[in-house]
Amino acid sequence: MVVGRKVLTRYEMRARVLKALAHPTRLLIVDKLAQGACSVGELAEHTGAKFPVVSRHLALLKEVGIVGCRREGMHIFYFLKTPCVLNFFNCVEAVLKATASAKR
Amino acid sequence: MVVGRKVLTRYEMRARVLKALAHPTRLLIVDKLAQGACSVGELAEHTGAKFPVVSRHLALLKEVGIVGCRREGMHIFYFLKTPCVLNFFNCVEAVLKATASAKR
DNA sequence: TAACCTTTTGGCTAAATAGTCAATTGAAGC
DNA sequence: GCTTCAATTGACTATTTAGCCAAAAGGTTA
Repeated sequence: MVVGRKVLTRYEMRARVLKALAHPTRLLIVDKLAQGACSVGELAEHTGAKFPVVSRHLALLKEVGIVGCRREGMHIFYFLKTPCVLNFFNCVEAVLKATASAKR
Repeated sequence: MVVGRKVLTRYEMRARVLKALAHPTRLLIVDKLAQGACSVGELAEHTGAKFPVVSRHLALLKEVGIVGCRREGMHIFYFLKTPCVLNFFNCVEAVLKATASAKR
């Protein structure tokens, strides 16, 4: 994988995918898309974020391959390309639970 | 969950866990710990990163509950507390594969 | 307690991320 | 060809993250 001029190692590539998910708004977007494709406007409304912000988040998610998009009439619909990312949440919740109990 | 003075939403908490994983060196550390507990020194050698850097990465992973540690003699051994994070990689690889083929 | 070894922390600089508004692009429909 | 509406991009500022070295801390062992 090449980003800019840099050749990325396997671990750098994996980190990039995880980093794309590691933002509350982007997680909210992914959760929403799990229920079906949405336009940028719908996502902006659902997340409460501004239009350009959502657009940038989507560009990032698309860049790493988590979402895809297609135009339909006046809107561009984004959709989840790799729904397996939804499986992460079970484990993330397990981590959070472990943290909550075992904090010192 | 409280960080600093801020109360975090569920999505912010999840993002924090994912962000803790979203770094090549930390992924390498997690992979290594999957094979058994290690001291900071061992991890520094294995990753090629400097001591203080590894120490900070470990502090971060510990903070969110992904790893734990115990002292044994002169060394402090870190271990994976929630091995389910290893399951992420299958999906991450799937995302990368999808990206590689479907790039435009 | 003193010397020693491993690990963490302080204090800094550089780089990456996130958000803002304004301006631009691009397809749709008149 | 214009106008319009949805979406993206530019240019900027503020915040966060990452790494570095030196210094300190926390335990061990003599």
